[in-house]
Amino acid sequence: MAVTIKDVAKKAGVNASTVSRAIKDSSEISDKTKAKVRKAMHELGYRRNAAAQVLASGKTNTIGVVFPAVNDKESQPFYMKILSSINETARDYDISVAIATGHTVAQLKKQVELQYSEKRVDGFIVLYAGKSDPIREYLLNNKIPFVLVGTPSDHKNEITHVDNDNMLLGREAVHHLVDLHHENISFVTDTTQGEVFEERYHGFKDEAQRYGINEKLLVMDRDFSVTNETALVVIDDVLALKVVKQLTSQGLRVPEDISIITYNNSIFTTIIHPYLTTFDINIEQLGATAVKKFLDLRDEEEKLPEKTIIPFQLIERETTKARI
Amino acid sequence: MAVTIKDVAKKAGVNASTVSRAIKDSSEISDKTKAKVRKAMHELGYRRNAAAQVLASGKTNTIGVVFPAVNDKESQPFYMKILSSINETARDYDISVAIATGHTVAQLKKQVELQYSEKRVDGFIVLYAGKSDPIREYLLNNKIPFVLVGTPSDHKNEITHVDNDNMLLGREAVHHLVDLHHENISFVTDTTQGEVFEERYHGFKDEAQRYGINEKLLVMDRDFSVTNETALVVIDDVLALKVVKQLTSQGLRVPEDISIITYNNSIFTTIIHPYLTTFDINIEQLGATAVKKFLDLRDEEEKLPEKTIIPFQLIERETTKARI
DNA sequence: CTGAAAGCGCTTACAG
DNA sequence: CTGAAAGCGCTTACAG
Repeated sequence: MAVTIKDVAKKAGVNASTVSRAIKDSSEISDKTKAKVRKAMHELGYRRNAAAQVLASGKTNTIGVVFPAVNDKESQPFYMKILSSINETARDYDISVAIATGHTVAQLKKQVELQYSEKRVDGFIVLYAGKSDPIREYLLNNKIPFVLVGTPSDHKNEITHVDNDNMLLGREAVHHLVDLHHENISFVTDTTQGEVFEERYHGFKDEAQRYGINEKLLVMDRDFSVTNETALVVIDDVLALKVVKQLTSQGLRVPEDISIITYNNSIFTTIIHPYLTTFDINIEQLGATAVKKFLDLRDEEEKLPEKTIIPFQLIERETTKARI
Repeated sequence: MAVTIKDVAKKAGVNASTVSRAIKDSSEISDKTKAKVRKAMHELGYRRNAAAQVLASGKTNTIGVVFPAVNDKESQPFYMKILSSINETARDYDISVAIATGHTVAQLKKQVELQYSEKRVDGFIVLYAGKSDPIREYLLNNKIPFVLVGTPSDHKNEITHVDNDNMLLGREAVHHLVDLHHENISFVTDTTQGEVFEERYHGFKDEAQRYGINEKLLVMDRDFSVTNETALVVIDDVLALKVVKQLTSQGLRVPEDISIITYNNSIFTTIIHPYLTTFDINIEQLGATAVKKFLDLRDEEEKLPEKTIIPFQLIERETTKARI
């Protein structure tokens, strides 16, 4: 059988409770005893039994990661990347990760409820925002600790969340383009829903007006085309790829005739030339911060909800160019 | 506090052990008693405590999913998709999923070892093949149950694995192209490593020779170009995208001048036109089957290793056309 | 078909 | 600073 705390205790000549305390490096235990215990653990190759620890302590030390209930999550590199980041950060804190996925919100909610009620997780990191999500409601109503990656459209003040500053992201795109002497800039999107669109576009518009620049909102469709724009801000990488393709087939050269700047710095930016100039949103840090905030929330009584802003960087590649 | 098996027992007027048996629908228990127990469970809103069950039964009922120790896993939609499929299939069997990720093989191996030795998982599903992987060695040496998605290059006979028939995939591409009257076909790849390349190319070559078709192997690089080919088989979607781009910029039209057929049917096939003709490899079924095979392996004594072949489908889109 | 009891491997007041 | 004991919520031989 596997070696237990009792075996270690016997070998070290102490009580099992002492071993338990020594393992968690309790300040109650003398250094001498700790050393003895550590030696015994080592010699026997002791490994804790996770289930026993959970049962006795009441803490699961695992976080549930909730993916959106849509099929297109597979296509967005964001999710796999943040999952890795969450998992690796969690491991550093000796925390495990469980996942909740589903094709429908109902399925997903069921899995979330089950994970919590069967005491498999201490709480959740939710990887999507959007409006009035039943799962968020459930978590909120039951006072289950969770942190959201993104910006919720409601209950902003009650939800600990971590996100980029999307408004600033909108501003900075304009700022960069203005630096390159562009004066006719449109914002291109394929959706007008959601906080991401709203904030990026808001920032874009605001900054454009501040500079006295011509700006428009273009919604991508089959017969998308531009008029007198010399630069475009595109809401994400995938759409930017389509935009480049469309413009190219209309005889416009990117970036010679028109500059493009976009967001996320996903794999899509560097599959085919011209490689896209884009803002990197630091997914790794989003994930790592979400874990830390979650642990704060779980461990501190009366911890107030807070928003954490993760910085971004402009990655200049081949789709932006100064006007002469 | 949460309601336990004891509370249910009291309410139903039976012993806790009876409740335990009733819950797992043991044939030892009378239907009448089961009904009583179920009623009590329902009224009290009983939920099992996962940790207690694990500790008492010795089964964790969770599978560890091992991702490759590379950074580019984020860019391949395959991983997120198969993870969802594994998670959703597992849930149907009342099984949880844990994940193991890492930037280096050492990190990854450490997490795998920890998960197993701390009894967090019953075994693993490994999402990559490749040659002589230390993690695979570890699992094999310690007789830890695992199934591999893909085809290992060694120990084939000792490892339960699930994969597509890559050789057949190579053949079928040629077959389809020959049906479209193509007679000069090359195979395009960016790597000559790994079972996937070897088998797809092997099948391709074999079938081309069988038909007496001109065939060549082209390795993609900066100055990639074709000579007299009228059709190309490209090893995966992402590379196909690059190939299309390259050919287009050389003045060749796809599919009018040259047909392209590729593999995987990932998101990359339908971002920009021409949409790629591709083989769908049924990732959902790969994942679901991996879970089922894992459970067989875990539960049946002396279960022999086996390979399961998952079927594929040709998805005709815009990059293939008959020669006139 | 059901019950009583021991046990899974930890943690944590309580006592000293 | 350390030990003895109870307990976390299940499962599972054993007995009847």
